[in-house]
Amino acid sequence: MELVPLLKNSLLFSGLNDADLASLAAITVRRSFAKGETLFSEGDEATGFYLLVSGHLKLCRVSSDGREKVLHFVRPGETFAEAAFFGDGRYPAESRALEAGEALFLPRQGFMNLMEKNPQFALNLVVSLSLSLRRFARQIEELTFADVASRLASFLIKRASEQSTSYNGITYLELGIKKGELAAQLGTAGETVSRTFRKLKEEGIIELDGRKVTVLNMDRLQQLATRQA
Amino acid sequence: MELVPLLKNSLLFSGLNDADLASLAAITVRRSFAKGETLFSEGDEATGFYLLVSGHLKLCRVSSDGREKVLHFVRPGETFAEAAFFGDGRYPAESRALEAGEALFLPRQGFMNLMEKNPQFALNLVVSLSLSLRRFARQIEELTFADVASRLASFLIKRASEQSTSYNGITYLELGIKKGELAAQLGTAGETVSRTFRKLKEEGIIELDGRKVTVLNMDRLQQLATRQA
DNA sequence: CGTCTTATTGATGGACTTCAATCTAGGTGG
DNA sequence: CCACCTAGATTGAAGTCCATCAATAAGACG
Repeated sequence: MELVPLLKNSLLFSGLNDADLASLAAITVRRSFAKGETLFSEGDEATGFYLLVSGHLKLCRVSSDGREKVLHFVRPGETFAEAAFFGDGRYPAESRALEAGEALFLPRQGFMNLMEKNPQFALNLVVSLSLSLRRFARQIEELTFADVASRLASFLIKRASEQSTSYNGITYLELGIKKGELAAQLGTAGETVSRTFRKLKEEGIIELDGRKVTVLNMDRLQQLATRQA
Repeated sequence: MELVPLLKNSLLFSGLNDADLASLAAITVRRSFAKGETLFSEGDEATGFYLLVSGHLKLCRVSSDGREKVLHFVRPGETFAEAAFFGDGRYPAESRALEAGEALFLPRQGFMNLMEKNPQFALNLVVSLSLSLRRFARQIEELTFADVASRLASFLIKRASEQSTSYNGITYLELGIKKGELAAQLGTAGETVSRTFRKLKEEGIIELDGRKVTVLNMDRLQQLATRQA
């Protein structure tokens, strides 16, 4: 597949004309990866950032005893590690593949040159960084104030807003990730996620079958999500 | 005082020549504030960002029942709320003054114009956003993995690296904020901070007198900070 | 010197982690 | 086709950390 249409998929490169996209394509390096592969680790020297074309990735911080907190799941069309090479030149998190796929690598120096020539590149990057910052601020708030039930409810609602089908006020959605990964994103243990799901079932708010979730009472789920422990 | 030298204080505007600074000064609005004043609240429409000249501010998220988590303390020379007006146009946190002072307001539209004309503005902003992102990633990690003792130790070490005097391996530092504010930054309750300080005293790691801290055993403090509960 | 805010301390309960055992589902090879 | 294997998920029991409530103590300040 041609590069330019792939680049267009990203929010980060919207609003660019064909000439800009061509100069972007000129510095782009394609990189495919296998399931389970680590693209980069926390602390690695950051020589550029990425745009995910296909597959599924997570960005996470890993504690010294091996537990991990997922900062963000990356889906095709999203850029990631944009923050990386402007601070101290090291990646602040680890990137690991949940499903095999392909990413486009945008080298630091080349992209810097583009930004100097065309402010639109920099403006888009600023927008993208702002969005990440907002997401992180929200995560910090949730970790500080909200209990696991509330965070799980928030997750389900977000997931429903991304992809779900509704019928008669009942919403069907897929988790899209293993429950262990979900736990790592919520900042808790897998066991706790199990127990919390069970509580939601017992209260008649959801049904659960594997990774398939049926939301029976969206109102109460919303209440849970906003109620701050 | 003249505007231009004030602007120069900020990392964000380093590397700008006099002409750039002049055009920046042209769009800058001065705003002074009293102790306890709220410059903006979470969700307010964001029409620009700020550079703190004097005084002391905190940026925080407030839960529905009034508890707050301090995301960051802002000191003179720092910019804040840069993330604000590039996302959905709302401030993602609340800004409240701990000490009276003055800030420079950089309006959105004016700054956008500058960025379009001169990429250096945008590049600096990208760097600044990246640093915030890195800080947030670290906070998320700490909230997820580290207990209060570890987070407090990290805080003391950071504080020591900013401002302290050392003699014979013993380090003297000032908290610089009330313990209640410290608790809000660590994401815990004031009572827990008290108890954790006491534990550190009982173990002979620190001495405490009001806001003055004496670190007797920096090694063990480091261990506490890195050990991920 | 009283008043108001901030800090400390004790007691209690709840939420979550951890360890360990069991259960389930999906994939593989005999 | 089915038994087996393994990774993931669930459940139970025990213990830890922390929040909360309530009461006291200590500073700050007019």
